[in-house]
Amino acid sequence: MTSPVESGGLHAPSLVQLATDSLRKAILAGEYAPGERLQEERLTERLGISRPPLREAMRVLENEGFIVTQPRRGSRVATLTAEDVREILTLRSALERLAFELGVPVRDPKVLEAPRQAVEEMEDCARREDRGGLVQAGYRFHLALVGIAEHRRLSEAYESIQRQQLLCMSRNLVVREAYYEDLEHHAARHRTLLESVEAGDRDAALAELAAHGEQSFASVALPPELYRSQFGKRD
Amino acid sequence: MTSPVESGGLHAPSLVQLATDSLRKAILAGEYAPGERLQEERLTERLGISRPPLREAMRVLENEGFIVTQPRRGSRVATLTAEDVREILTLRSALERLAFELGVPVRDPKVLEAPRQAVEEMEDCARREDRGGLVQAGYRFHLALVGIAEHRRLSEAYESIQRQQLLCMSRNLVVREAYYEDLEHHAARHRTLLESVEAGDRDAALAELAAHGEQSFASVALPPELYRSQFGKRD
DNA sequence: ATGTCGCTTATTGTAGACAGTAGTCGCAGA
DNA sequence: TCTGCGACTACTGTCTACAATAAGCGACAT
Repeated sequence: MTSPVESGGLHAPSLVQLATDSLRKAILAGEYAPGERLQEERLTERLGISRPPLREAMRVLENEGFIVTQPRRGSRVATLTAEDVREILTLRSALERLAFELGVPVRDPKVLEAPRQAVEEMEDCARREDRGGLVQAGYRFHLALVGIAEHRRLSEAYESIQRQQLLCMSRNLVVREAYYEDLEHHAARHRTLLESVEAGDRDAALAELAAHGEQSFASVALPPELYRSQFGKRD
Repeated sequence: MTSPVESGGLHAPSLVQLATDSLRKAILAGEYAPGERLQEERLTERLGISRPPLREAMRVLENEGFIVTQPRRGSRVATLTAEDVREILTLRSALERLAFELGVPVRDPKVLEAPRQAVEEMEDCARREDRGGLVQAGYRFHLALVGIAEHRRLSEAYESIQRQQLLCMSRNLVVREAYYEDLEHHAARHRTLLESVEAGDRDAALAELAAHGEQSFASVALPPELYRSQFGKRD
């Protein structure tokens, strides 16, 4: 997701960076259950580092919403309620809309290269029925699409919320399957969205985006009872 | 800004929390110049703590955008370019709009108590010509207004970007003066905005908000040359 | 039998010290 | 005089160790 080399410079990644990425990946992979206690000592053993860099990494993940910390009572993997899911989806959608309002029509055609490449990857993955790759490419596509606004803070906020959406999806098998029932169609919708943006038609792009959102996670995951059973309540 | 007691529980604040607040306050107060190097050793002496909690605090401030860190080359106070200011203002405005779209008309009247109280404080401060208090109250008012959406992630994102706007303002004397040329009028505009929200008229509130923004920081700080001279370029 | 007090243990919060790297200054050679 | 190399300095990155607090458990008193 985040490149190992942060923004240009070429440096050996610090243990904090490595620990952050590793932990985030593990949580997204479901290796730690929601609400599970994250004890520093255990994690240092697992990662082979000492506590200070681990603690800094956990601070970062706390800011990103992956873990919650109570002073002197340790940290736990974030537990997502239905309410949290609603928050994530609405905020993500709003940030995407803002990106279009600011960035469409595009001034500098260069910014279109990234989403173009990503959508081609998506189509590749769809043909090969590579579901995992499609998720990755889709992630990059949306991030690149927001990038056309050339708005660093917006992109960062978007990436943060998008990661949290991955967390939702990783915990919701029903949605994960339904979301990708037709891989080709899925990729095609993204292609259409990109074409609207390329055409510089903001309204069309926004409409496409709205339809896009409707068909995706938000509407598939309808029944509230299901949410509660899958995500549980916050302690 | 942030209450010393984090969200309900009553615990002695950790040194990390104290250091974070203290450093943020110092940066906002202009005690550290933009681009100034923040050396860990010096800061530990000043704050009377050791490096681990300080480093965790700096991680937090880095996430919040107050400082930038280059690996093995230390941290510096964030330098804001005109582009940064544009980002902050557009994002802040968009988040406020989203809050209204989600939260107006209000479902639970209780959420109106906080903005009501804040606007009264503003009017108090305006009458007493307490400019500092007015800034504080205005900060709380807008935060409380976003709070009506009852959307935790939105509120957090908003507070973060609002803090950064404070950083802009603290570095721009011209704007700071112009912004508050007529204290009473300033408070009155906020009262009007609140009334639109209370009436449950989303469109009116959004329109009011747009006008509100127009008259504030964004439009006052017009000349781009001035920005550059005041904020400098990013290194 | 139940509630409370105190101890024990595990875990977090903090401190201080060590290691490694980047920047800087000086010197030598061309 | 200028350029390149090398040592020095100062800082960040990391580790180990200590202190303090909270939860768990048992014993005692009521």
